[in-house]
Amino acid sequence: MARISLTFPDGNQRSFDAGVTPAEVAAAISPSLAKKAISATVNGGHFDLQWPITADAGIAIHTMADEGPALELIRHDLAHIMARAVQAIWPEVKVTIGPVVANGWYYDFDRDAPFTPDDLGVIEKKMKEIINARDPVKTEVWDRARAIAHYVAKNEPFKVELIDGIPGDEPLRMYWHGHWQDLCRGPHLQHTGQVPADGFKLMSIAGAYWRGDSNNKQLQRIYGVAFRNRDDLKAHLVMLEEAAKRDHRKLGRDMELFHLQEEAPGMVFWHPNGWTIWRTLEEYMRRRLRVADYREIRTPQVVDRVLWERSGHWEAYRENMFIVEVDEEGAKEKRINALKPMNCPCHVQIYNQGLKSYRDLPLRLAEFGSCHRYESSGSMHGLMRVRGFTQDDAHIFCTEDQIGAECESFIRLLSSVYRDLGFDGFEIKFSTRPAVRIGSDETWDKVEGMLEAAVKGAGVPYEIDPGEGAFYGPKLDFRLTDAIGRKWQCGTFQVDPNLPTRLGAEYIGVDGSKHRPYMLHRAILGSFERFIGILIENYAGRLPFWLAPRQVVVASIVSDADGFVQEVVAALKERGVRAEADVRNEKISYKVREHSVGKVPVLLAIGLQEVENRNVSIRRLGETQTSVAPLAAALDMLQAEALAPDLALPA
RNA sequence: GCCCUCAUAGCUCAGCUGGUAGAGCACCUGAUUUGUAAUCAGGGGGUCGGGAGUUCGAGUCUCUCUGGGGGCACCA
Repeated sequence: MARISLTFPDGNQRSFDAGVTPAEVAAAISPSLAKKAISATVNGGHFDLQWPITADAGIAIHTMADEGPALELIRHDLAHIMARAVQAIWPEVKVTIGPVVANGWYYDFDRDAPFTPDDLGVIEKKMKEIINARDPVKTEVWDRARAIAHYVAKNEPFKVELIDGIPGDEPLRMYWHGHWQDLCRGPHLQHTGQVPADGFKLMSIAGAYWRGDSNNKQLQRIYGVAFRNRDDLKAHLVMLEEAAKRDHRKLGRDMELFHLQEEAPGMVFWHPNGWTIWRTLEEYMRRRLRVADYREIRTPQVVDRVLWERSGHWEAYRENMFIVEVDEEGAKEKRINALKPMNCPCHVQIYNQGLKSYRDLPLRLAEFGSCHRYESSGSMHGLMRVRGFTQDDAHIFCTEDQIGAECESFIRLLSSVYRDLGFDGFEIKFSTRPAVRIGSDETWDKVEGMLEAAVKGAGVPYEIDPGEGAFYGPKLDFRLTDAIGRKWQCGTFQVDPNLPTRLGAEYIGVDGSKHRPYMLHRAILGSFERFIGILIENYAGRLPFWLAPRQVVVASIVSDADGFVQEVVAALKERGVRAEADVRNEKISYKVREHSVGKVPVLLAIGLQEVENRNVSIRRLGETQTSVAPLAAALDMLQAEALAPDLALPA
């Protein structure tokens, strides 16, 4: 097959098979530019080329931005360079795969002895040698037999397995970095010297299962980050430090919000400040739900296994349940109960009390439901993943015809709540039918269609997550991002025709006969624990006034002002503002510092001037300027600010 | 659950190759009455996450348990 050579903006030349497509060329330049480049080609201008390219014309490619080798290429080459370095140091190590990820790359190795943190420095040093050698990168296309024979001879079983998984008609590319080679789809840079030797850093070692399956062997993964130069790398490391400062686990301690301890792993001890945030959030949610025609209920924590057997949890979810054994008087055997891991079966019990009519639907039952799940020890993470948590749960019992409207109004409610809580951006995943599922394809078609129409109707962007739906129905997941970019599912909306059947929910239809209702599982915050964790990080602890656990500190400057301080505090409390006095014998600068660290949004300083004029000096968190206002005006202002967004008067 | 890693006063951390613990902040007491991010002085506080072992002797080495952190798997 004819080969053509293209010259890229950074001076690199790369050869392609004749007939190369714009997408392939764009991808070789930079995946991040690829989309722009492709559309630019369609729209004309940026690619001054005729497609498809069929002859080697020594063509120069121009992109919209000439920014040197793309980061994706740098990172990908670093993955190869690292693997080469590792095998140079420890020839017995077996290689597997090493993809580019956010900010860098990783590579999974198989080696009996564990890598140690000290090894990272050794590997880095070797990598720099390889980079400085400016070894050429070359590509070859091999046939399968040769590739397999090669890897069998080199005793690289993982590579053989990879080749077995590649469709027979796909060309197998081998990339050479100097004398070291790796099976790879490419593309790559021209020589190792194009990688900035001071722009990368190996970050950590982790265990990772081969092909992401915990039944497979666990490999050792080394993560690295890479940027174009040392400054960019440094900026990234500084960013990580800054992110660590807003970690909810650190702020939770600094702000005295909560703590966790050994005797109750995954269960939160909420302190007065943290519990104030919780109650404020709960009261807000309760008002929002009431307006949206939900009816609040409360169901038991400890429920007999019989119900869990009926619901299917005993069979499918038992590993994650806390079991409670009780010695009942006179009973021969212990009675087995479980702490509820979910609220749904209990909600159906309330629905089932009394005969329901189609006129009762949709029936929306809401509970701030405390749940316990025995999460695996390695998965717990501060407030984000715990074993005891409270969901803002609700189940909507409705007819098939009502699903679409319920979904649409739910998304509207959720968007509005998130906006009130400071999240303009969130991610929606629309999870469609999984391979293993129940229900007919016709039903799935119908329900998926309704969900998608509802998302579209709400005018919010979403992505499709094919095959990730629950076995009983499609779902929408609403995700928010924490301080260091990890995404956490908060809201959810799931369509479930299954549980009503198992637990015998029904209603009398217009036709006078019994019908099965649909059950919609939905949550907005997801859990109070996780959502508060995300709130703390999103605001870096500087919560909006209405949510701040400590809203106002009134601080005396001299002890002769103490009386007026107490008067101001009392007046604020009377107006529903969370206020406290600080009349300690300390300098005002000391108090300012301490309450700034404690993230108190408003500090009122009272000295002799304020006492005399009956006004207050106002300092807001994060500002160095102070302003002076008459007491009455300040009280009005703070009272108005203390109102939750749903209660605030229009400006 | 798995891999790596960590565990010293309330917090942040020091403690070299083993010889029975230190600092800053916080806390308490006293002085200071101070104008917007840390006033000064004094004092109390830990047996080094739990258990076992090696050793004349362990915070310091080994094993084990528990918990945390970074990942992987899991998140119905």
